Amino acid sequence: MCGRFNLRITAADLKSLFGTTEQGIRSNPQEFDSCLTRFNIAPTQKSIVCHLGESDTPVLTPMRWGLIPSWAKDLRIGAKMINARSETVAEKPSFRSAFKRRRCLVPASGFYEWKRSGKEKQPFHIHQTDDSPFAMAGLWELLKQSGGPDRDEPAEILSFTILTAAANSFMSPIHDRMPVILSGESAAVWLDHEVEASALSELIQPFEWENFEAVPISSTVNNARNETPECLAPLS
DNA sequence: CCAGACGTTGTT
DNA sequence: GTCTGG
DNA sequence: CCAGACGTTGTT
DNA sequence: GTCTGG
Repeated sequence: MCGRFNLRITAADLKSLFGTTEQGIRSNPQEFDSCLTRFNIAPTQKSIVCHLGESDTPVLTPMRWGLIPSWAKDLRIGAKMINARSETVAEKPSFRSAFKRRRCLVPASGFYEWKRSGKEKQPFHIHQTDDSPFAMAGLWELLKQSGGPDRDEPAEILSFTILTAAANSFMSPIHDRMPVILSGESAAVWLDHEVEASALSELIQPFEWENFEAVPISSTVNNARNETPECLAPLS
């Protein structure tokens, strides 16, 4: 599955990765920049996702990780919705409306998996050998809070989830499930809502993991603060 | 996903 | 909002 | 009918 | 052990 990930990228590289223009950034600059160098993104924290705007152009928006369905009365429901199974996402009440109309791509430089052997847990950092960013398939949702304007929380909350699939031969030594990672062509097809539920497995299949490596790391990375872990190369 | 709390009364 | 379990 | 869940992974 | 917060 995918319960933690990192993102290390410049604004310019992120925009070129998805073909986004300056007008396609839906965030104040301060919040946007704070999302660009994150070593350990945890559920309920914000990260940038790419989705289609009103004119079907790519847009980058920081959203909260853990999809909060539009009917939710409590933000905490999102903590259980950090992943969605690709096999069932079209039917599940919490995800199906987002599957129809609100797909997104979640940029990442790497993600973490914990291999269990009895009560031992060994964390791994999985990333491309050149450490370049990639995109995970996701869904997003808009929650309109119907309360008075008296809270700290904004009236509208955007959130997202990351799709998972059965592990392939690369991931199976570490974990039974893995995030759905899409290469350039498949990513565009996914973002454009051109994938039927029945064709989802075929979209996932072609992704090549030959450029990825799984690196065992020390457990110091297990905190959700944004401290630089020694397992990740510093930014150049 | 992991890390950290997990409780009450009453005081400042 | 919509489905499931009782 | 109402009340309560709405999710995933992995472990025994 | 289990729940909550991040």
